[in-house]
Amino acid sequence: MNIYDISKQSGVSIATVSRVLNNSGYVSEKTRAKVLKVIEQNNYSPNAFARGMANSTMSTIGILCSDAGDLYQAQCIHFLEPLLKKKEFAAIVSCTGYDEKNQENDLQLLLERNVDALILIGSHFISENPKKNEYIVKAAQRIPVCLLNGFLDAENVFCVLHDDEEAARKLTDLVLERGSRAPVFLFRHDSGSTQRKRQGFLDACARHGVTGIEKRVGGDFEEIGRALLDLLQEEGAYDALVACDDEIAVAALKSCQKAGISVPDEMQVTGFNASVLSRACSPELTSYDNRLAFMCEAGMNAIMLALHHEDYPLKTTYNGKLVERDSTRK
Amino acid sequence: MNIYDISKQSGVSIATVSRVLNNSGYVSEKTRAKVLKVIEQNNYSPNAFARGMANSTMSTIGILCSDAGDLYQAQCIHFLEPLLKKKEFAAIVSCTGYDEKNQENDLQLLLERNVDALILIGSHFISENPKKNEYIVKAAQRIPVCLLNGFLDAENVFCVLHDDEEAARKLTDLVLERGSRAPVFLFRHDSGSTQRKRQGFLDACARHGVTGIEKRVGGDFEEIGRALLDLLQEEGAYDALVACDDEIAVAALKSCQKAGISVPDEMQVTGFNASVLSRACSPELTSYDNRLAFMCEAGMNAIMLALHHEDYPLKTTYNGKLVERDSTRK
DNA sequence: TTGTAAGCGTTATCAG
DNA sequence: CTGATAACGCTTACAA
Repeated sequence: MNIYDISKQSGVSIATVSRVLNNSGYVSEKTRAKVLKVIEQNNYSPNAFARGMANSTMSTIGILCSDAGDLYQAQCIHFLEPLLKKKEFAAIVSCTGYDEKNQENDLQLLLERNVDALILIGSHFISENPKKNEYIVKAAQRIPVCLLNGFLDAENVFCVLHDDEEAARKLTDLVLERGSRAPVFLFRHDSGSTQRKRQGFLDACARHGVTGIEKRVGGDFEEIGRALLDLLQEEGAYDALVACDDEIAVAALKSCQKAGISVPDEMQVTGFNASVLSRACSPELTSYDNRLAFMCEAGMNAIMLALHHEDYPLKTTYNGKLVERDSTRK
Repeated sequence: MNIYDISKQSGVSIATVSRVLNNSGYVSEKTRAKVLKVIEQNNYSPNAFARGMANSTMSTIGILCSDAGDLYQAQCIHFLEPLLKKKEFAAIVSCTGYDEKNQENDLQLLLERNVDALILIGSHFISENPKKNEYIVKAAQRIPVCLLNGFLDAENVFCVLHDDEEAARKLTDLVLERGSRAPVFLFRHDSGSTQRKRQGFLDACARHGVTGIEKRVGGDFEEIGRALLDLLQEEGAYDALVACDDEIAVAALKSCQKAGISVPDEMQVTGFNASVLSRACSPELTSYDNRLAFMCEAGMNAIMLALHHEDYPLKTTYNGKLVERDSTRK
């Protein structure tokens, strides 16, 4: 069943059928009704590929993420897709993992599918080394690119960033104000977001005249736990753990429990993202709500405006809010 | 840049370029090299829409989920997408929410985009009322449909199911063997999976000669918590909570703590899915690992074989494994 | 081994 | 208001 069949059955030309289909041009109410009826009867829907070809778009957006199973990224997809759908776009999701080669390759695959725009979730796609970001800059020469919580200064690359630096500063301020004197910054990957958080952490430390140290903890939940247990046992001097995400923070929390260190009395712990994880543990985590829903909406707006060649700032930073719970002192 | 440009530049016909592009038909090594060079130089890649039109496929799979932010579903996407990509398929993800109308509508949208197959995550898409599943049966008349952890007996619908009934039975057996006499089955939505779990729960109860009751707890983390607190306070008689997923179980755990009921001594609690949540709480949850990675792989295989018109069972059930941790007695 | 040409199902221009 | 028809960029008989 194609447009010719419909045109024959309704006794009009395919041009008219097309007009009805797209609400374009002038069609008398009478013929419109006639055509619609035939369309209905056959529940015909136009071939998407042919349409894509004629319009040179299929209204799809590529969403690139390193790991769709990650709470943070999964939330983003969860917020983004319905927003896109409302604008008649479909979301092609691609999970790259953390390997740079895959990231570039997967992006290329999306381009080859002629997506209308790209959304990259997280700062893992951006490297310190500008050379390595070149492929993103190039992609942006073809279609709008949106970075959610990542930053790259280039034409047609729209960045929406949560103010991670301020967030980390506030969290660190909190634990310091509540008496900590030897805080540790815990991170996993050294992404842009991590760097901003580190900066905020160090700022707060400097401001309070304490020396914060940092510790990288890698791998899965288990491994993080082990690394932290090592940290805690190697020296009893630390009294606060400022983690880059809730998962690390929870692992930290549990390591404290194992090591017989009470939270928050002997050790304050803070997370990031205010995810369901921060509610699952005991004591519940003081964390930072980075308002992913807002971020996704802003990113989607940027993309939509860019697609209509309207103006939008290349960089938007917004702030989240501190969620104080029971892993920090009162 | 299109196939004509390439053909001109390399002094061959478009047919030959196409052959090179697709490794089809006979092309002399010499011309192949020549063409490839031109392709390379222009880093040309064929127009996906035109290809789609000529082949009547763009190698895309539609993934339908109710909520991509849900841990379970996010994990599925995380496992599925890379598998599909390896087979040269792209994944169009659509999040329907829990409203039936949307579910059907979103599925229709995917069909209109000419996806080659559909994967539905979770049992929320299947209704008790066969009428309401009609749209899935119809979809399956056009393309293969795979249900991950959902069941529908219809042509071309491939179901991969974790044996939730056995799982629930084992979890319930465990708490009963460890001394519980008044267990409660906690669920959220009344999906197929829930029903199978309930069956397992009731089975185990019957076998042990105890009467299990069930309780529906709705909404988000907070609400679940409140509902459970009510349950616990209304009557002190219960001594085990068998929850349909880890989130409910964690909420239950915390409600116990709030109510001053010790876990597992006074109250045993079990979860489902062995997600990161089950590790985050204290005590860590006894839960059931439903091997999502395996399920996704099986589902993908079903789809791939169906696409090649090869045979695959319409229903596959596999079992997971019990993960005993600290929310049940020893 | 290569080329010609038909066909895929739309949209959009231009004439009526 | 409606209809012919070119164009979109590819694949694939069929011919050479």
